[in-house]
Amino acid sequence: MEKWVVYITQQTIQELFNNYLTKQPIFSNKKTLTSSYTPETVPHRDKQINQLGRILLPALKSERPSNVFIYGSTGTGKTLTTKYVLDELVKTATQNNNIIKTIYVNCKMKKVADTEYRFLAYLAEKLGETVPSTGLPTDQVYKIFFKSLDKLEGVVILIVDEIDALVNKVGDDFLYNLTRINQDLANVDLSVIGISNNLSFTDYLDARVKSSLSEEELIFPPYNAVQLQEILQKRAEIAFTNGKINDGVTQKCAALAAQEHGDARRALDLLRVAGEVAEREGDEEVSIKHVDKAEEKVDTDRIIEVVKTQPKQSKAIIYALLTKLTKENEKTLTGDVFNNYMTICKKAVLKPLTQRRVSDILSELDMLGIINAKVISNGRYGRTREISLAFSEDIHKKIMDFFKNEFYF
DNA sequence: AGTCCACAGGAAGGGCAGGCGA
DNA sequence: TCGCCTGCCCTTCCTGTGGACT
Repeated sequence: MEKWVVYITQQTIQELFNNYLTKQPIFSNKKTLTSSYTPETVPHRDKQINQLGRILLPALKSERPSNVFIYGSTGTGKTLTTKYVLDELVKTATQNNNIIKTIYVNCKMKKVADTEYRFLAYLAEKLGETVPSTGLPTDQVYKIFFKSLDKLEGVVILIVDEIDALVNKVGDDFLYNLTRINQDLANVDLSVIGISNNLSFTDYLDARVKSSLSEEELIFPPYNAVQLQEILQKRAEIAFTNGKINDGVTQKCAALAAQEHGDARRALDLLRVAGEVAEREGDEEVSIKHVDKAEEKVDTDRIIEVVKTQPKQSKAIIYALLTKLTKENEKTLTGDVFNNYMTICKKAVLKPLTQRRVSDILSELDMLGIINAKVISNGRYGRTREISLAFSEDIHKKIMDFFKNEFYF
């Protein structure tokens, strides 16, 4: 970052821009390092591709395939594999004049699956209907979805990604309806593929839902460091200009990601950001030192982005936490945070929330990975949450700088 | 063994905004 | 316009609880 400033002062901005344009770029195709990119092959997932393909075979004869449930931690290729298999399936079907339609829903996306209403509305919209964001009775939205679904022909495969997020929010009733919908459909066969990061997710499901949803189950194990390295190597060959990436860079990214449950997405992020860091610092090639910086930057950016996008009240609570906790391993309790928050509200002329609500917001911040909160009992001195910050002093300082403009008093 | 603290967290519902059909 | 329905954010009221203290 500092080097960047020096760079500008040493040459004119014109020179900088021209330099950037004339220099051989580090990236030749950066898109291939983002999670939205679908590669032509999915390495190290042959077994799963095969299994899923076999399960979905009946669709090619216009018969309903079994519902499938797919488990695996983040970045184990669940979504990628599913999309890949379905793409191929649809291709084959089209060649043989069969109709297979797929609908993909990611429940982690905001405004898609906060409620059953939203979820159904999103599905209906995917089928070309327009549904208002609020206002209709839920069963009417269900009817709209049902009708537009039944207008189709052949097999429809619905992929519900991060299904655990949706069920946690709205319960499993809708899944029951969804898996039973076939009884009423005249023209279409619907089958559901549920994808979850949470391995013990089905334990919480109603037995009826569980049996109908997981007619078939697939498990995606994490990638090991060697597999990750191969994946990165292949992508790096397309993403970077020849010779612009030093030996050991992909290995280092793979090793770092393998430490965190073999997350390929993280490995790709690290590699991409390492390239960006090298580019920004004006270096010719990506080296291991850039990976180290990338690792720091990926974490920092994520936390700061989350903090910035919080509503005012949550920001005030985070501010209360930051003024209470300045060092990495310091701890505080819900009551102390609340008192501090009340003081801040007074100074900032903000209507304070109740302790109950603050308690909920603290849980949300815990889920977002901004804080670590653990319920502890201090015996006679009550039961409470012990809260510590989930980031370094460096990030603490950056967030405080940001808050200077937010809470000026 | 019983008490008691400081909350956690469930349940119910209020109030608002957005939207529908009659 | 009105009655009704939704989501969302919040409050109020409440019960539950682990373990130090008596």
